[in-house]
Amino acid sequence: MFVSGEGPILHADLDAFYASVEQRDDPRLRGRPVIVGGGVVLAASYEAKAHGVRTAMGGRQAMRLCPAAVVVPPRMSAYSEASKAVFEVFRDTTPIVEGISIDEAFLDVGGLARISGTPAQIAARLRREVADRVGLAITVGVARTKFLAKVASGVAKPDGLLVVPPDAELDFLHPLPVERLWGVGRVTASKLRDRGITTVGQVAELGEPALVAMLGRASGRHLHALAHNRDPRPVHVGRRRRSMGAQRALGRGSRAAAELDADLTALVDRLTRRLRAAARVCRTVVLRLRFADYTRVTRSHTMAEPTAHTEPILATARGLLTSAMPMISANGLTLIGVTLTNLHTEGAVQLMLPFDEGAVGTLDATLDSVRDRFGSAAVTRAALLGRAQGIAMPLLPD
DNA sequence: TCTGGGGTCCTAGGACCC
DNA sequence: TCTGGGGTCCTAGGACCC
Repeated sequence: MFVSGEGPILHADLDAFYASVEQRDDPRLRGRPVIVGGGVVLAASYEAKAHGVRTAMGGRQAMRLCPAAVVVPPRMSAYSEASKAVFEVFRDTTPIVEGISIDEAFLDVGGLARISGTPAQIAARLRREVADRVGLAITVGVARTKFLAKVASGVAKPDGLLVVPPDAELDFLHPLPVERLWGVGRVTASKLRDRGITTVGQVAELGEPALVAMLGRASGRHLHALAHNRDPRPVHVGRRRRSMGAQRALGRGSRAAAELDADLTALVDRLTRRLRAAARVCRTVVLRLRFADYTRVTRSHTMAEPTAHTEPILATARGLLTSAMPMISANGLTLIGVTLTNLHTEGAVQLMLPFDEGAVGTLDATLDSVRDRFGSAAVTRAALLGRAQGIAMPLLPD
C-alpha cells in the first residue's frame, strides 16, 4: 500500500486534456481555439488560452474574449477512455503510479536507473509513448519531491519536460510567485499579498509561527515546509476515494416540490449505482444546496449502518431536503447535490492505524485477510465491531 | 467574472464517554 | 455535589484542486 519514496518523482500532466482529445478526434479543430463546455468552460485549447480563456470561466465571457472559438459539448466517455490508455503507459513505465485526477499522476522512478536510464530519459520516453500510443501531448516535471515535480510540470507546460536537479531546487523554487505553491489559492494568495509576500522565497524567509498565525495551523505548516521543499510524501499506489457525489445545476425560477424530489431521486439513484459498481458502502449522506445569491449550505446525516441500497440513502436524503425546505423557499434554489461519504469497502472491516504524533489512518480489510494476520479468535470481536457500526476499531496487537 | 461537476483536506463547536 | 482532562464522533462550513 505504502511505498517509500526513493525518488526521483515524475509528475505527468496532460495538456488542456478535454480540448486536446477533441482536437485529436476531429482534425478540423486542430490549430483552432476550442472550448469544451457550454455555460462554463470545462477546458480550453492553448489557442483559446492565448486569448485569455480560462477553465471555470463563464461561457459568455469566454466568447467575448475569443469570438472565433469553437464550442463543443463534453464527451466524458471519450476522455475517460483516453485517460485509461495514458495510465497504461504510466504503468508500463513503473508500477509505482499514483493517479491524482483524470489527467495527472505521480510516478516514482527511483530504482529504475539501471534498466531504464536517467530520469530525464525515462520522462522523455514517457512523453513519446503517450504521443505515439494515445495521440496526446503531456508535460512532465521531474524532481526529488512530489511537490517540486508538480511545480516543475506547471512551469514546463505546454508539451514540455523540466528536470529540477537536487542541487538547484531552491534556486528554481524561490523566485516563483506564491500561487505556484500547492494549496495557495485566491484567499491565501491575497492574505500573503496583504503582507507584501509575493514570492516563494519570501514565504521561506518567514518563520513557521508567523505563517501559522497568518493562515492557521495546517496551512501554515504546510506552506512553510513546501517553501523549503520539504515534502516527504511518498508516491502512494492504490489510494481509494473517500467520497462520491453528484449534483445538478437548476435554472433560476422556483421548482415544485415534486420536481425537486425527482431531481433528488435521480441523483441518489446514480450514486448508489456507482457505489455498488465499486463494491463500496457509505454511512454519511450530505445534501448540498446553492441559492440564487450563490451562497451555499450543506446538511448531513450519518446512518447507523453503512449501505449501498437506494432506499435508506434516498430516505435519508429526503429527510435532509424536508428540513431544508423553509430555507429553499426563502432563497431560491439553483443547485442541488448529494455527496456520499464515510465510504467503506463492502464486506470489509475498517482498521484504525495510529501513527507517530497522533496521526491516524484507516485501512479497509476483508475479514479473511484480517483473520490471516491476527488469528480468528481476535477477529470475531473485530468483525462484530466493524460490521455492526461500520466505524473504526482499535488496532489489534501485532 | 455572474459561475459546472467532480473531488480532497482542515477547522471548530457540541455531544458524549471515561 | 462539584470538578478536570482527554478522546472520538458528528455536523457545518470553507479553501483548494482539476
